[in-house]
This record gives sequence, C-alpha cells and structure tokens, in this order.
Amino acid sequence: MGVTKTDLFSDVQNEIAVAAKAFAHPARVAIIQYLLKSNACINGDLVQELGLAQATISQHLRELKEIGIIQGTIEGSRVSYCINPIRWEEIKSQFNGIFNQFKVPESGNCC
Amino acid sequence: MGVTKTDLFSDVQNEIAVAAKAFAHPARVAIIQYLLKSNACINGDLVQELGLAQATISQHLRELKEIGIIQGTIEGSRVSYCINPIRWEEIKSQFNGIFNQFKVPESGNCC
DNA sequence: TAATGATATTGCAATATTACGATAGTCTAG
DNA sequence: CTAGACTATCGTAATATTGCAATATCATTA
Repeated sequence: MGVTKTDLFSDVQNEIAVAAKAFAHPARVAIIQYLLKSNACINGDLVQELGLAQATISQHLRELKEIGIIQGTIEGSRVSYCINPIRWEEIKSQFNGIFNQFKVPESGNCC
Repeated sequence: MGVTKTDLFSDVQNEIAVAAKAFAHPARVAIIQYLLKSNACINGDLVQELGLAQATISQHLRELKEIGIIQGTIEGSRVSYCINPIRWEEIKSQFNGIFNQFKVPESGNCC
C-alpha cells in the first residue's frame, strides 16, 4: 500500500536504499555535480543553474542534507553547501562493495 | 505537481537517476544481492527469501529488468534471472565517475 | 485433456515524491 | 529602523511508488 516494509530487510539494505535516493532524481544529481565542480556553492546559484523554483531546490537540498551527503553552513544571509567528505566516502564504499561483488562467471553468462 | 522535469537536466543526469532507482528500494537491493550471491536464480526463491508477496516481487523484477541491470531467461515454466554484465559495468562506471570526482580540498573542508 | 506449478498482469488502496506559490524568518545595506 | 536579498517552511495539487489479492498465462505433469 505504498509503504516500504523496511523491517523485512537488513540494515545495510535499507541504508543503501536511502543513500541511493540521493542520486535517484536528476535535480539532485545536478546539485551534486554542481557541488563537485564548484566545491561549495549557494542556493541562489542553483536556482540560476537548474530551472526549478527556489522552494523546490531548497527541498532537494534538505533531502540531500538529511541523507548526509551534503552539509551547509550559514554565511550571513546566505548558506554555503558542500559535499560531506566523511559521508561521501561512506556511501562510495557501500556502493563499491556492491559493484565489486559481481564477477562475470567463467562459464559464460548464465541467462 | 509530482512530475519530474526531465527536460531540465542533461541525458547523463537523467540516466544516473534511472540507474540509481535500481538501488533506491531495499527490496531491489536485496534482489540484486541475492543474484550476486547465487549467480542466477528464480523468482520463487525470492518469495521465500524476502517476505513480500509474489506479485510485489515480480513487479520489482520487472523494474530492474526495465533499468536493464538484470536479465531473465525463460526455462520451461520458470524464469532464471541474473545480472546483466554489460549494463552492470555501465552503471558501475557511471557511479564511479561521480564518486571519483570528489577530492577533499587541501585547504581543509569548506563548510 | 485436466490439474498443477511458476510467473506475469490487472486493478485497486495507501503512502511517497515532486513541484510551486505564498509566506515567514534572517541577515545586510542604506 | 527599513527595504531588499536569500533561504526555509507551509499548504496544496498532481503524479509516482509500493503492496497485494485476484486473475490470467503458459509449461509441465498426471
């Protein structure tokens, strides 16, 4: 009924799902890529950069902050956002842990 | 209004968002991990493995198939699913492309 | 052929996500 | 202090996702 049954799955599986949501919307991917490029930015820049309303971007930023992949500091009347290095590495290694698990079977592909 | 404005974003950004959705639900993560372990499996196994209804699992499998990350072959009355190696590498390198873009700035962290 | 087993599809119901206007709060100029 | 700039939050509308029972398919087996 629209409710994800998180209790059926392991902690790791739920964590990966949460982390993946950071990348599961093109606007958030765009925000992350922009942060990677500029290595710090402000919300206002993003309103120019992406074509979305200020409220929408603010909402995506909050989601990314909740996931922990970005962090923000208030700078006067502005807010500077950047990648959270600790969390970034954490998520990166969670994904690499999965990606590196796959080896093409020697006996050719199964199906 | 609930509609993602895909036209605002680049192809790559949209592609990453689609790929990320494969991992954005714990059930799909669990399915992928199970496929990684068993290196081929059948739908029925998954109904035992996860606690979800058959219809629900079939739906997740279809989504993963649409994303291309898994593939299935009909084997009599059963279906064998496995990782799609080509697509797997594709998605893996898209994510690595992002993950490796981040370097902790020498001047310490910005915010 | 009929019954069985394995999957897929359909048709809801419930919740989640996306988007934005309006509004509120918080600085910084002036 | 006041006006303007920048962000966050609220309320709401529209669409998407999740989950499952019921049903449909299709191959196998009796």
